[in-house]
Formats: sequence, C-alpha cells, structure tokens
Amino acid sequence: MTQKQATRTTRRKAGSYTIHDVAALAGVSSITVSRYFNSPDKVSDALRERLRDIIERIGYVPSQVAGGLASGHGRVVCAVMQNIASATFADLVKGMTDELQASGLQLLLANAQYSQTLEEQAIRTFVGWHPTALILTRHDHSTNAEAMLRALKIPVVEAWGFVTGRPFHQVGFPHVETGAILVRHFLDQGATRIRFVMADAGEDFRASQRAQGYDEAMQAAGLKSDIHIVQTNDDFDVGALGIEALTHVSPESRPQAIIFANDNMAAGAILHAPSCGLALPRDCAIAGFGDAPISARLKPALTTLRPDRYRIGQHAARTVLNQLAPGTEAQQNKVEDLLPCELLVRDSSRVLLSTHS
Amino acid sequence: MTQKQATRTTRRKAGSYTIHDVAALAGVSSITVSRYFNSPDKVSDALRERLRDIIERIGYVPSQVAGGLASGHGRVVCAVMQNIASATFADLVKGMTDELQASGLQLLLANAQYSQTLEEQAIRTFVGWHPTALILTRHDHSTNAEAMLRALKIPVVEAWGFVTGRPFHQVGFPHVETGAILVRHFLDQGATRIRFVMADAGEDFRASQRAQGYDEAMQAAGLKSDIHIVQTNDDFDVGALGIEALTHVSPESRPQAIIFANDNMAAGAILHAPSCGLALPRDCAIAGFGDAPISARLKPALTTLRPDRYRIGQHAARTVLNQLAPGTEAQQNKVEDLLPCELLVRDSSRVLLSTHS
DNA sequence: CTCCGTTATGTTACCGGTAACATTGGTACA
DNA sequence: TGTACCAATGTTACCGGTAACATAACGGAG
Repeated sequence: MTQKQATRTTRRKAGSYTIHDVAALAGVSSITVSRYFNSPDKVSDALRERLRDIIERIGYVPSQVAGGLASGHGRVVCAVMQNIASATFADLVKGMTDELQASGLQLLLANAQYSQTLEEQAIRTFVGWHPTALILTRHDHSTNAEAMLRALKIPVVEAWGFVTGRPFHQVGFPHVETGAILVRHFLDQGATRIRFVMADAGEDFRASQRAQGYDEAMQAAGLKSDIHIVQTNDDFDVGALGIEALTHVSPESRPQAIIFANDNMAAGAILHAPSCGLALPRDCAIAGFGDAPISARLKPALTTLRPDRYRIGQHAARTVLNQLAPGTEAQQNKVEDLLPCELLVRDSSRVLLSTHS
Repeated sequence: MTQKQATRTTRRKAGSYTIHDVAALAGVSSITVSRYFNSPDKVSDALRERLRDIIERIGYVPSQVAGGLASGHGRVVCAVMQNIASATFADLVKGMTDELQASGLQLLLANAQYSQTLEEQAIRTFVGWHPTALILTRHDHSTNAEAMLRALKIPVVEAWGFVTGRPFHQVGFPHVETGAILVRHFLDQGATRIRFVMADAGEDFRASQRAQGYDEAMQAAGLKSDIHIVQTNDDFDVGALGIEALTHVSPESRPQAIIFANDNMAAGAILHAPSCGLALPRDCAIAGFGDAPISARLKPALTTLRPDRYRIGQHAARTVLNQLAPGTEAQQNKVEDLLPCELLVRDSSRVLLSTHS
C-alpha cells in the first residue's frame, strides 16, 4: 500500500493522518476504527483503549468531509441570518450553537442582509453542503428559493417570525401581533393619538409587520393610524428625528404616545428628548420593541416587548434535532412552536394612567 | 451504469442529481461538467450553454462535500469567536463574510465563550473539516491547541488583538496599548487620580490587557494605579456600581477620571450618575472602550476608543485570501497587520482642560 | 459433539466529485 | 504531406471515509 502510493504522485494531504493510518498502527482494519468513533460499543474494550491511545498520540481527527460523503449526510446545520451584525441574530445564533453543541452537528452561517436574492444565493450554496437541516429567518423567500426548499428532503425551520399555513416548521412569534399589543397597551391607558415611527421600510421587513399590526389595531379602535417614516440609516437617529418631528406640532395634535419599530429607535428618542425640551414620559409616552440591554437603564426606562431570542434559537435547533431523532415517526409532523413575547411595562409608558386617574 | 446501480441497494441520496446525471443528460463525461464549474474557459461555448440549460432545468448543485474530498481542500474558512452574541464579534463576522463572499469560500463559525477549553474543542472539530484557513480571536491557546495549530499546514490568522512574535498572522491592534492611550489622554489634561473599572477578570481577557496597559502607564507616570473590580455579570451594572463606589468617598480621594473596560460599562455609569447626585463630566471624567452605537448619544457623549471591527474582520479574511493566492510566493510571509484604534474625544472627558485652564 | 446465536472484526464496493495523464481532431507551418 | 501544437474532451484511479454484507471465534443448548 505504501508502495503503491510511492509509485504515483500521491494526492494525499501530506502531514495529516487518515483512518487507514490509525488502523495500520493498531493492526486492525479501517472500518473498525470507523466503528470506534460511530458506535464505540461495537468495539472490544481492549481495542478501544489501544485506539484511544494511538489517536491521542498522533492527534488524528476524522475527516468530516469524507465521512459526510460516504454516509450521505454531512453533519451540518445551515442557517441563513438576515443581519449577522445585530444583537438579535447574535442571540439566535448562540441559542442554536449551544443546543447543537452536544449533538456533534456544526452550524454553518450565512448573512442575507434582509435581501431575498442573497438569501436564495445562500440557500443554493448550502444545498451543496448536503446539510442535515436548514434554518431560515424569514418567510417570504424568492420563488426559486421556495421551490428549492420544497424539493429538499430535509427539515426546514423558519425561526424568529411565526406564520401559520407555511409548509415548514415554525419557531417564533407573530410580528404583526406585537404592533397590536403595544397599541392596546396605550389604548388601555386612554390614549387616542398614538403614532408609529420606523425607518425606511424594506430594510427590516419585520418592522413593516409590526407597523401593520399597529395599523390594524388602530383601525379596529376607530382611531387614526399614522405611520411616520424617517429616512436614515442609523436607528438612534431615526428615534431622535422621529420624536423631534412628531412633537414639534400644535399641542392638540401632538401624539400622546409613540411606538418605535425597535428599542434602539426608542432609545434615540429618549436620549434626544431633553434637547427638544420634552420631559418624558409626561409629554409623551414611548414604547419600543426588542428589549435591548440599555432599555431598562434609560431614564425613563423603556417599555418594550421582549422576544426570547436565545430560546427561539434553541428551540429552532431542538426542532431540527427532534426531526432527526430516530424515535417516533409521529415526530415528523410539522412543528409550530409559538414562543411568547413578553410586554415589559416600564416608566416610559406609565404616565397616562396617572394623568387620567 | 444505471444497471449496476439497480442491481444493488443504492446508497445514493434519492432525489438529488449528481454530476454524472448532468453529464449523461448532456452526453459528455462527468469531468467535463466538473470543468464547466471550475474552469469554464476550458469548455467550448456550445457545450457551456447546453450545460447551463440542463443544470438550470434540473436544479443541479455540485456537492461541496464530494468536491472538497476529491480536491483535498474543502472550500471553508473556519473562525472561532469568543462571544458570538456580542456586537464586537458580530461586526468581525460581517467583515469576514463580506470579504469571503466573492471567493466562494464559506465561513464556519464556532463560539468559545472566552474559554480555552472550548476553543481547543472548536479547533479540533474544525480540523475535521479540512479548512482552507483558520481565523482565531485570541492568542493564548491551550497547549494542545497551540500544538495542533503549529502542525497545520494552512494559514492561521489571529485577529482582533495584536501581539508580536507569534508564529501566526496578526490582524488587529494591541489591547494593552489602549489602556495606556486613555491614561495619557487624562494625564494630558492634568488629572492624577485616574481609576480603572472592570468586571471580574478572566471573563474577557482583553479587558485585563487594557487594565494592564492602564497600570503600566500609571506606574510610568509615577501615579497610584488603582483597578476596581466589580463582581457582576451585566456590563451596565458594572458601570453603575463602579461609579457609585468610587465617588462615594471623601472629595480629596474621589477620582478625577474613570476608565471603564468597555463602553457598556461606561454607559451604565453615565446613565446611573444622576441617581448618585453626580453631574458628569464636571464631577468626574469618563472614558470607555469600543465605541458602541449608544456612546455618541449619551449625555454627556462618551469618550472612547474605536477599533474598526468590521475592517479587522475584512483584513483577516483578506489575509487568508492573499495567502491562498497562487501569486508571488513572497506572499507566504507572515502578515502583521496593525490596524489603528482611534481615540474619540467627546464631552464625557472634556471637563478637565477647562477646569485647569 | 454439533448447531446456532452473539460478538468482534474484515471485505468490498461505493459516495460524488477531481488530479493526472491520455486521446482526438483540427490548424498552422515547414 | 508530414509534423507540431493547441483546444476540447475522455479514462482511470483515487480522496477518506462508511453501508452492507461477510466471516471468525466463542459459548451454551440440545
């Protein structure tokens, strides 16, 4: 065998051991070494120890690539994020990696930047990795992507949002709902002039969903829905500009409450308010979405909705694992895991009740 | 060929096409299809078009796994992060993915949570993927990990920090320096009682490096170095508790300036200061590290150091690509890419000058 | 003492691509 | 007309594992 290799230009990666090297050193066949890794109980105790030593000594690491090819299933779970550089997705990722850790599955990540085209491209790339499962973070895929997904014979999980009637597993919460929850919170306190502030739509389509929920809830209450769009990239600036614009109007049309599409915008508003001569929450109640770490520390502390990002990631990964579990085939049913999104009422929205009582 | 497959239990993944299927449909050999993907100019125009159509029609995606195995180099770059759920690393990751995008290399991520053991484990897993390169985000690896890394025949980049004399490529900036820069900033303004606040060491070892830089700079100036450690998990709380503890002392020993290990801590301090009866920056100057998005919006705005996280990620990836480029072998030299870390002087540290003038 | 079921291990072929070398046909040029 | 060469494509073996199907050794039941 060594001879054969010597006679031809070898394609082997120099310096790295293969399962055959280990087998040769132990005086067994390579399949036995394979068993040592994949079903250790099928290898005798004595041999197991001997192999352990050899592997340890030479630092052999089995090739996932070769193994994946031979067995037909690479041990990878692929996830397409919308914006890797955001805390939201970071928590999702952490939940997933933590959950997958023990199972020996690796998480492959791609960034789609809220773009359908990039998402499709990412999915296509991933398919080449023969993933064990696919985790996505949006529901509205391009036509091509949707077709590819349906053709795949592996579990596909849509995490973060929650939409019924989709052909894939759902883990998350309905974003449209969230807008309505905040509207109701303010309605309960007697507010009627409630505004919604967001950045240029199309960027984060989830923000649009929340806006939609706001709109519907306002209509339902017979109130005037008014969505204010600020054209800026920076979320803090959106908040600052938003509150400035909305409060620089005649007192009778000044909003009693403003809902921001996310906590960073709301934080921008709260930090900027003093410069506008506003005393929050007296002059205007504020609410955000996402429960960012600063939110609780702001003065006034920000009322917001807390989605359990980490747990959504965890559940998404767990869904994948359950689908793969050889257990009951009943598990193969579509999972619809609706995680709660908690309303955290803090000072920024506490003014109304006292004003009206 | 189809016959042979039919006679035995096939191991093929049903429903997915292989390069051989494409070849058969086009009436050419599979290697030609392989060439279509890897060196299209070696395929005639007519055939190229025909293949394009077929591939498009059946939705064939080449298997990265098989290709990686056959060619000996999987098209993956592996990166070990210390804390995926942090904006710092998110920006690094974004820089890397963006840079790698065009090259067709995939980024595989792992999370080491600031732990050497987890890092070693991640590296070991990654080695099994036969990565094209490895990107790490710390310098002090476990002995085993260091040994594995040295044995690897692939580019290894240590990004984020910057240490000379390492055997691997460096992209980042020296964290020890940063502590000293901030000390000098305050010294220049005549301050002598300068304190450093950090969380329990060992968590983020980079914070310890900054503390060390602070310590050395203070010693060098003949001043008393005083590192205050707050035992809390939350960075904002560290800041709040830190400023409270340090300013509740007799006026003559109250610090003139406090350097926090990172911006979140400094933000916690600034937001909490009013509750302590402190007017910043008059009563105490503040500086942080990292230039978090809120930092510029705080009142007073926070003086901090801005490392270009995105660019560090980008350069790390570019270093990898350069090393792989078949160009000049001179490129194989060790890269030491020292990226600047800009001092942003804002209101939170502007008091001293005016007081002393 | 034989038969049978286990347990521990081996043989063989194959996963889906690609490197290296081989072949074919056409074209330029002596 | 023969040779040299290039462009386009084919043959073969192999990457490093694993599934499926042997096989050997052993112990207990009949």
